[in-house]
Amino acid sequence: MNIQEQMDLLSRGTLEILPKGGLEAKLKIAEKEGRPLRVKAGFDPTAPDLHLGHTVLIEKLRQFQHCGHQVIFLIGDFTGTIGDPTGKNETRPPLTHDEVLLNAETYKEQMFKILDPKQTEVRFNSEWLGNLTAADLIRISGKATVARMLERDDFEKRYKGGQSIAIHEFLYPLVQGYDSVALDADVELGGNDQKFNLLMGRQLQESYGKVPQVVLTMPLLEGLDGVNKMSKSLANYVGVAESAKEQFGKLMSASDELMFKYYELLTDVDLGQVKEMHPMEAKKQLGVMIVDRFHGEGAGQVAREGFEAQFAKKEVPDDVPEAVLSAVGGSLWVVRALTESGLTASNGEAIRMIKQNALSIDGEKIVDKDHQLKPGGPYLIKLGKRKFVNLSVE
RNA sequence: GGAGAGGUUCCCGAGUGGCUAAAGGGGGCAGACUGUAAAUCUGCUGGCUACGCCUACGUUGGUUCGAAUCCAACCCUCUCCA
Repeated sequence: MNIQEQMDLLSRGTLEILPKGGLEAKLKIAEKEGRPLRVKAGFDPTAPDLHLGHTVLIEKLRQFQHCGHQVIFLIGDFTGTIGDPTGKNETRPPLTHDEVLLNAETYKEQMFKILDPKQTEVRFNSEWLGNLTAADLIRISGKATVARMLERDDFEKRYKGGQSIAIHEFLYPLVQGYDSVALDADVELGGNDQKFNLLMGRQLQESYGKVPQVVLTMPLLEGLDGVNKMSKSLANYVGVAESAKEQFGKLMSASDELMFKYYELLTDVDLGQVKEMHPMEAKKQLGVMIVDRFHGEGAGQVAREGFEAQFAKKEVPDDVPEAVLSAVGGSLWVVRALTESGLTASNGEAIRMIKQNALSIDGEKIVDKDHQLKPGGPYLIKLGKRKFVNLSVE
């Protein structure tokens, strides 16, 4: 791939490339020296599962690999046990090293669904950070100044507002930046919230007599609500480890606007082409691509057909769970049946659902909350659009 | 160490003695509509085979016929000063 083609692909969806023109210069050097660029991205293994938000960076790494470059997947096992407090209202509880390593294992497994192992170097930053002495740390601290730290937006606001800044908040960008020194990174990728730390990497490399890395920031992926960034605690995420059916369904619930952002940040499909398509079709294709990525070629098409059958044609899915319940005094109250089969959380909720016209049994709407089921079946119970159970009554 | 503010149902947030299972918003769910599990509109949103009973307003006690609302102690959170 020539340099212009690489630039087109690599700058897709990026928020900033610093310094301007830096990436192009790096690509030229790599070509001249006949070596791949060393592209680093760090991940804090603070949660056990990756979601699509994390894969924005991984997708970008894949694009670098596609251009023939070397990717360094850096696992922040050392920094993860401290917990980056910056910019957070609440201090994250620090994890133990074992927890971090366990999370790191699942990260590796999940990210290799996207990245090519041959062009990937997996590293842990405890490798070098864990061996630093107090003297080493103080020496590193000497490379940065308080004034420089206070340039960071968040620090400046808090400092002027008379709010507290813990000392180790200053150290965090330093040790993270030191990773780039240790790894000889040419390029570092990160979310927009990491910009300060990434730039600190440049500064440290320079003061260690190395060529500073180019910094490339990506926007934070919005969650399915289209408002907040994707995160597990906001329940607006699509998990990498989720089932094909769930992933497809969740993606289908995204608004059209959000779909374009997902296309931009998660795929390399030409955006002009996406806009030509019918939005529904475009969204389905996106779903197929994402599901294929995590569940293997073909899984996306299966998920798509399942979705179309269930919601467009209103057919019954083929994986309806079975349940067997006992009749009480010769029959079974529907309300009880719904609750005991797990479709509703309480009898009260079941009654509400029935009043709202949400229940059908064997295709017939049931509006009577006192409806009784006779022993036999199996009855096909459908509650709302997506809850099904095949119920037999003994 | 000192001075204030506050802890309400999934979340935010009203309520300052009975009319309060607790306004309003968000979220969630359902129905209609739709290319859609988008948008929009409407409704529902503690438990119990229930026109009644039970559990809920940081914790534990107290005042009262009656408390989320008043009193006491305790726990926790936040802000300001040092």
